[in-house]
Amino acid sequence: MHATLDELFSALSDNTRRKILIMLLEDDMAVTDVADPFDMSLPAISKHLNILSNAGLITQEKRGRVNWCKLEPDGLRDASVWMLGFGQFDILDIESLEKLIETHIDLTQAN
Amino acid sequence: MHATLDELFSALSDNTRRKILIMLLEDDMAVTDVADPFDMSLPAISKHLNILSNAGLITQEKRGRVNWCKLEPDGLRDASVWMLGFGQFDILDIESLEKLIETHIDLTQAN
DNA sequence: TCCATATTTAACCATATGGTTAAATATGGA
DNA sequence: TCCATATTTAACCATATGGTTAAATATGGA
Repeated sequence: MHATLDELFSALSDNTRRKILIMLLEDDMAVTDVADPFDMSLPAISKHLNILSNAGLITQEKRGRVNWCKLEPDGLRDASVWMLGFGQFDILDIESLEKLIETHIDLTQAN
Repeated sequence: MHATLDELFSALSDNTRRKILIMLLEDDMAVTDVADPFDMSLPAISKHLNILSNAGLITQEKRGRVNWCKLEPDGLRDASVWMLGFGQFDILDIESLEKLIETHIDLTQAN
């Protein structure tokens, strides 16, 4: 099941959650350790982690008592793709994008 | 004054607002025309436009009775930079580009 | 001047969000 | 077995969000 763009952007719209994602960029972490730097209760962090999970931005794996949180960088992809439509690419120029893809395919198949 | 990442991602987390941004990709529009395709009251749209303005994603210019809404593609930059800061995706990644094109085609044919 | 048009403001409402504390649950280890 | 540790669940609360309708405001044009 795919997270919606609503869930994705909404998950990213909170600074605590963005900080958690950045922390997880370093390494997988236990819930308690994720909570440590924040001036906030454990249940609050637990809720944030749930929101990040539902958005597909992290996964959680319970080993023993510990629930390990792991970043899912691919979870950002849909949001990123949506945004790139407005930004650095000239999205209205589909032809050149297709050319770009063809070029890329040529290059990857050349190896 | 710079919009916060909270404001930015929050503004993007609503489908109505994302649709409005896509509409404005085509051309500047009056508030009434922005509201037209939506099954929603004018004041509701007016609020959405305010949120987009505060997030720096659009600007509004009043000429006569008409308030013209204009896309500010640069408003997305900070959010885009934050996401790319994760450095986890390859911009030239084929899948992303293909999705980008599909998304664009879907969006332009949606109306 | 006076009406129509374009838009915002005000007041309201239901639900969502982000936090709290207390209690429950499950596992680890002496 | 029994306590400590890790985490979630439950109940609650204040504020934010996204919508509504009615009224206000401002401009355009006959």
